[in-house]
Amino acid sequence: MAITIKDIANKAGISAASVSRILTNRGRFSEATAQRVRQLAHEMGYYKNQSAADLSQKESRVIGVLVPTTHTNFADEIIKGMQAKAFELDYELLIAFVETDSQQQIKTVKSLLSRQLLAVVMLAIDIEDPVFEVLTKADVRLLSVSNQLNNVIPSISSDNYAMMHTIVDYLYNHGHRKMALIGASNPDPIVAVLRRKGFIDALLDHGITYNPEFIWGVDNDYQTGLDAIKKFGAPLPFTAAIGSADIISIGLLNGAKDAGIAVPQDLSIVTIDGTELTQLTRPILTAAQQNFAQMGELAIMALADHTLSPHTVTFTDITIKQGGTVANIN
Amino acid sequence: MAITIKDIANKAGISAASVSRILTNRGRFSEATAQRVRQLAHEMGYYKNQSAADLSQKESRVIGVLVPTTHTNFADEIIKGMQAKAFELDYELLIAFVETDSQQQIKTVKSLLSRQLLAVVMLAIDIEDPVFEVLTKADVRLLSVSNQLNNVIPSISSDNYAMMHTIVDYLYNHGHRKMALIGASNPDPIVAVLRRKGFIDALLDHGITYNPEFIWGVDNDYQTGLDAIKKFGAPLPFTAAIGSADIISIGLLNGAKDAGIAVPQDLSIVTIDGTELTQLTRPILTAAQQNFAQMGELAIMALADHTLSPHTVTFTDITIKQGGTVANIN
DNA sequence: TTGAAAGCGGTACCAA
DNA sequence: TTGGTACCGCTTTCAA
Repeated sequence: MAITIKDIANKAGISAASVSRILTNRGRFSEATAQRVRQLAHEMGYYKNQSAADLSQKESRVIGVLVPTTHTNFADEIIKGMQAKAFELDYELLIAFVETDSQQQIKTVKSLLSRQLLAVVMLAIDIEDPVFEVLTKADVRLLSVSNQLNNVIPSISSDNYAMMHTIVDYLYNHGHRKMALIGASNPDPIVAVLRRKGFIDALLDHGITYNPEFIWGVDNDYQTGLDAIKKFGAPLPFTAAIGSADIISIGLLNGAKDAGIAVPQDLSIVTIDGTELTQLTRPILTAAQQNFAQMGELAIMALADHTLSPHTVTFTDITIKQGGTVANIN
Repeated sequence: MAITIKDIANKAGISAASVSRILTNRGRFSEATAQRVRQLAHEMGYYKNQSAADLSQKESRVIGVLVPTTHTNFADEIIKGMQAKAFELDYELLIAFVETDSQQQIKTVKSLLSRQLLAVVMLAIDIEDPVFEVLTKADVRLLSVSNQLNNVIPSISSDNYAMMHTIVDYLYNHGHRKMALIGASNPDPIVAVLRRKGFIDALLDHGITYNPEFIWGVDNDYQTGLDAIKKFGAPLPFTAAIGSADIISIGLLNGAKDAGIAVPQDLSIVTIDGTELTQLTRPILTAAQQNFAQMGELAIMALADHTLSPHTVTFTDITIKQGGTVANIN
């Protein structure tokens, strides 16, 4: 049996209530006894039984985080941001990875919900995911990070629509007129919809009518990048491609290499995300870098503030981070 | 206030005890009432208060997992393995990321220890890490995964010593006589010690006296790989290099590319780990692939079995996964 | 098969 | 500043 507050109380010759007050730093007590109690707690190797504490308190300081295993890449960065702020503001993170297997997903989420949580932060969870329904039915505060959702759930993410303008402008200024968007053709996710719309509108702003064929690729993975090159073949019918995730862009890059297409001379690439992965390629990927750490920090702050309304949408910065995959073809 | 077992009991006109028995599937009850209760629980959106359950039970089914943020790469794969087995055997994982900042580390670990845990699984935590002391002092079962430790803590990992023989033999059979080991020079970690020793002994087995200069590089990161190439310069004094982690090997590969050294013609590379990262390079990295998923599964099984003695050391498979970074120079 | 009641370890209110 | 005490929600023993 582990050491309890009572054990300490006995040894110190005071009541459990006092020990509790001292160790939680709440209410009044004399510094003298406090010293003794803290010393004893340390000596006896006491660890608070958080379950008991949770049970007797109404407000929890635990924030659940749902991470799909398919997106662990940037999720890591968001989690780091959340960790830092959580540490600072004294919240605890309960991280749960969810697989694509929906049965397992639901079980995992249910066990999450069995803890009293302040809120659940969903990383890159979409309306179509089976867990989504479970979450909305349950009586928890929700927050979507990195993914804009409907206006029933507040979200923190990049402004995906505006981001596409930034990217298209950047490419346009480098002389590109024929551009492809790879990996955002999945019809459902709002993010994909926004990116497609942003892409099309941005092209129109420059008087370019978009070619529907150049919006291609459904899945958010490496293979999509490889396949895109295979599909269009050399010479490519466009001069620049926007990869909808770093891993897709790496696929594009390697696919181009395999097909003898030179990057950036024959193909310029801008990747969306800009995680550490982009540094590992040759050339280094030019990226529309999302500020994932900031998303994580804002998520914790928003939850701490209690100021989230269902339709709160918070946007974080995006910046073009120059690499070596965009050629100036003016 | 959330729905409790009592609410259900009231509505069903039975006692809380019965509801508990039914929902946990313990003890005896009639199938008829069980049906009603389950239905009611579902309708009312009931979620068990796990804190209360934990408090009243002695044995916990929660396994804490400590993941250093610096090693998230293969950690992901271990976690997936653990998740799968945990799901199967009905355990819950409580994942905590620990940063390099030791103050934060300790706080995180303490909050982990404040939950009643069945055990704590340490991924790639070393004896030198400040958390290690906290963990060993606390009254929890410990298990180290991916890292062999002393024989006070049981561990599940690859056989790092034998692995080096496999790699050296592989390179030897491809005609290599001058080999370097990059990124395993950190004096402390047992893994690094074993790899160095394995490397040296394996060379000796082939009658090769090792060159101390060729064991180089302390940190487990990308920069170490880049720096290694810079340090030795072109032409390299060895024909093959073993990268002590995928990210190091990618550094080697890119460093070589930057220096005009052709891989594998002028430099062969074998990487240790073989995570998904190895598939993203050109050429694809030849790897001594560790079976991380297996480590994760075994970890859960070992904890479930209760058969771990302090000096249990379990080894998982390693296999050479052929890529395109090793040339045959016979 | 079901119910009453004690208790898990803390917290917080109220009284001393 | 301290202590007594009634909970928090669930599990479990024992009795009905």
